[in-house]
Amino acid sequence: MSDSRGTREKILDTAERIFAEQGFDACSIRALTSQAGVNLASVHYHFGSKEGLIREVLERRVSPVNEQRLESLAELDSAEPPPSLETILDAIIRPYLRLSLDAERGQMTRRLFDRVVSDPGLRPMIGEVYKELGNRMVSVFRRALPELPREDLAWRIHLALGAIDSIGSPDRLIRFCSRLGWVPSADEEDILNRISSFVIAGMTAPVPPSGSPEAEEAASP
Amino acid sequence: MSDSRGTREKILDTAERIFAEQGFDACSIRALTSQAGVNLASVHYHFGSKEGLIREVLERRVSPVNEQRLESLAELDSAEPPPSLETILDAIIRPYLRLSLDAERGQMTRRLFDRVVSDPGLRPMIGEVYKELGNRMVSVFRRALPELPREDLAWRIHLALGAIDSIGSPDRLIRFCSRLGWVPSADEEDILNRISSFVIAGMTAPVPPSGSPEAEEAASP
DNA sequence: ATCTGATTAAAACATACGTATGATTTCCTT
DNA sequence: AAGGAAATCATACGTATGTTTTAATCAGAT
Repeated sequence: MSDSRGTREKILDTAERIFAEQGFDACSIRALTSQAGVNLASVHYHFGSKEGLIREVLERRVSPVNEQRLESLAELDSAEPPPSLETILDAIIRPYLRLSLDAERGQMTRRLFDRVVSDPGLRPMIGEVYKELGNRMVSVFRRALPELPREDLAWRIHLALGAIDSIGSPDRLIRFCSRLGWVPSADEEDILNRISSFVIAGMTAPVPPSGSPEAEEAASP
Repeated sequence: MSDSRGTREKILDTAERIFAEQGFDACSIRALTSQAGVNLASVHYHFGSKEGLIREVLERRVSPVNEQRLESLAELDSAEPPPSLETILDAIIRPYLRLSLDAERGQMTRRLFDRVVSDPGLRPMIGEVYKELGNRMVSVFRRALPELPREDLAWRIHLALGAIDSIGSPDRLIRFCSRLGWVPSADEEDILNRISSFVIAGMTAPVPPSGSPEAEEAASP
């Protein structure tokens, strides 16, 4: 082979960049191969199809984060005594945050995550990992918050993940900071502390006195 | 005119549905006009281009929500004494939540919002409103949390909006609930209370004792 | 009834895309 | 050094897309 490994990785790197910048659809194989300096047909040769390429790009960056989360949470789930919220949130937040802060690929990886969760055609591709991850989260958080009613638990995990996903939109944070004449710190521990303390406060908030405790049972939205 | 108003609105309604279901790119003008029962060329006649159509679809559903938020926040910003966090969050959450709970168009409108914030090519299209909205939020929250350091304020608004955006992913909530043998309520006040109490707790959490209060000042991420 | 401007209809255009093919080169094994 | 597999290349194919054009149709004012 002349440069097989090189070509393959040139394609993956370039695809990752353009995918993150412009989305999967907007990136044509022609533009991709042109920018990567490889032949048009090599995508087909190495990945079978454009979807195959997308799959591998995601596999390379997105999957490891969730697998790392999964591994840590599995450990915590069988730890005795039950771990603290802080420990659990660390396991969830840190892998993504670390990747996100990587100077080289941080921004594009974040956008890649964004696209994965927002592209409806891609959901089934990663659904398996997220399903397992969701089960584990419920189990771990339930042990950490045993006295929280189940519906509140589900809601608060949901809201916590929403806040955590904010890592993926640093532009918004930067805008808020700049309005206040500030520039956000990029220190991993600092960011993790800020997110963690916000989420812990939210998850441990007193259960609001719902008007009629169990009276209403409406249909799902 | 034979049915001008009818054709225009048939296009808008059908486009909105397919856009929300499959995304802007995946919806071809041919599929759209075919399903709407109108002629292929009418999209160009009424909207000039596909992008013009997208613009109007968004204008019709997304803009009103943010304009309503903007209006309420402007009032609250000049209210004396400064309004409570609960009042502010109500102004931000309720317009979106109400639209989201609409039985007819809730789901598709949520997905439409999702797409707007995640599609990089669409950001400039709505940037103006979001910029104004951001300014107003900072101003209002600052009056409600006068003792919170500015960088913490920015972070917490950021995290609060992340949690609030969870409204847009009810599938995730439903999955968490079903794992716990529950079905989420769809009562507007109930949902608003849950989100609001989570966010209020997060925003009013004690400021974490940052290791070295002002020592580090890293670059932006 | 007729003219006029606005709308709809049908067809064609130009282009960009993902994919496939067959020849050619490169590299490793023998 | 030669043979053969692996990789790269230039090119073509078929299709789907957004857009444009030209003609037909309609409603209401004159």
